[in-house]
Amino acid sequence: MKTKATLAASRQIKRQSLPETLAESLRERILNGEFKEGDALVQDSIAQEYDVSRMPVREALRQLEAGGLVVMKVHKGAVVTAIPADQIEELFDLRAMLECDVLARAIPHLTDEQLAASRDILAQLEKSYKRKDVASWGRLNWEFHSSLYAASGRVQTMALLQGINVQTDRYIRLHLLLTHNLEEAEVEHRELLRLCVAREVKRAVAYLRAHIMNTSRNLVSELKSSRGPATA
Amino acid sequence: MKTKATLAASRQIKRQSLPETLAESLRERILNGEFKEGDALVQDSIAQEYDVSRMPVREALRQLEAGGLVVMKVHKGAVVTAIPADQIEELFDLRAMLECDVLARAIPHLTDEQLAASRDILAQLEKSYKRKDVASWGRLNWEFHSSLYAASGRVQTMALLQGINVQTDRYIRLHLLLTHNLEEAEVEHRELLRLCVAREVKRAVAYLRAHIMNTSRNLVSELKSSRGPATA
DNA sequence: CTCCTGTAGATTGGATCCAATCTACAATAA
DNA sequence: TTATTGTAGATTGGATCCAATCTACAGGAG
Repeated sequence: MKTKATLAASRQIKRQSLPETLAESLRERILNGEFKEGDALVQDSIAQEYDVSRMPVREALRQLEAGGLVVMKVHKGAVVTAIPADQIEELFDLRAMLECDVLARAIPHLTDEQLAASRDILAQLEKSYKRKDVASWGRLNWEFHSSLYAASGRVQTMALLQGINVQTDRYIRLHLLLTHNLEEAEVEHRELLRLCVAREVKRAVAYLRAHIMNTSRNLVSELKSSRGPATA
Repeated sequence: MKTKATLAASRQIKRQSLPETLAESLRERILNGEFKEGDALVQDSIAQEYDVSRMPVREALRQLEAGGLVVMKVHKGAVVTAIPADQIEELFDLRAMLECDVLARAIPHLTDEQLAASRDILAQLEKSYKRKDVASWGRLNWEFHSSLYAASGRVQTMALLQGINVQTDRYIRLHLLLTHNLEEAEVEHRELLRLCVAREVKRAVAYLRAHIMNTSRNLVSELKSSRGPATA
């Protein structure tokens, strides 16, 4: 070390606590559908599974609760939440509104490097399509979208969007394999990237809105039929 | 009991756990400015203050972290977050976008009873103005706004807005007493309610947007001068 | 037979205890 | 003098233990 003792960290490693790690893993399992709507998450079972005590599990569950994936009732424990179809539709409306806003702000600031990175992510995403790897699909899909928005510098909006995406992904994954909207989404992503590269703000935003609302329509109609026409 | 044993609860009492209660109290103390930006929230001190163990305190801190009021670093504890001025501005932009959306949806469904309730809340709000009761101001201000939006039935949007409002309230309270924008806000709230009663959707929405952006402008300019022109 | 009541097992909530880590300061060497 | 190193106190992270509450089922009264 040639510099002073109190120097800014030049390399930072991700040091996440046990609760965070657990929350991540549990979130993934909920998103994968391993834990279904209404399932009870028993603290002791989870603790034994991961070979930890119940304490970090409880904190992890609180984190999931904050993310809206579970609800905790006093002396009754945590259960996986179920979102009504109309609220899922609302979540997509929110995505449309917020994502269009950040995209419009981002495009003027997008660098060629960033666009190249987006292209890379899209390539990975298309690979995961073909492999029917739904798990990595969710992550890559958000990575692709967010890579286009990052240049907006709207950190608060991005934080909100990340939370919303977790919720929508949950339902997208469950029904993605059943439908054949994969190719559709693939085409739409490519066209969206093309419009961003061309810096066509208006068209890109309009296209993004159509893309999101399209996904919404497909999913919600699917949900409403599978859950039964009459609202439970 | 004339009905079956497994009957729907007709009266429900608020049964909140200790962590929730603690989180509520701590949140209020942060919003009041008792805990300032950068302050460390030491688990043991808080536990002793409330005469509980550190365990519920930790869960409460996790909840606050999820709400964005504190950040927890491994083995370093929780510190109150500081939001840069440009991100506060962004939060107001988000409020404008989302609140205008729900207001437009709500107005057609607003009942006379709901409007009467809004009027009551506004009366209380104006009282708290005159008493310089900044603490209850924050709560009542959100209650007034949300009372106008509730009829929209957009629960997800409302949840987001509640979280955003907590963040903005924090900074509004700190600088509200210093400025004389109180009368201004009072007039704006009355006019907003009047437009809702008249079911003037377009005008109400436009007025609301102006109201929010007005608050934003006042606050952000205030913040930027008090924090120093050069970004820290 | 039905409904109420009480009790046992399961599960969560909270407290206490120990280990790991951080921070600050003192001691030492260049 | 200055920078490094070592150590003590403080603080957080995690585990274990006990109390409070819930759930399910068995037993008894009507």
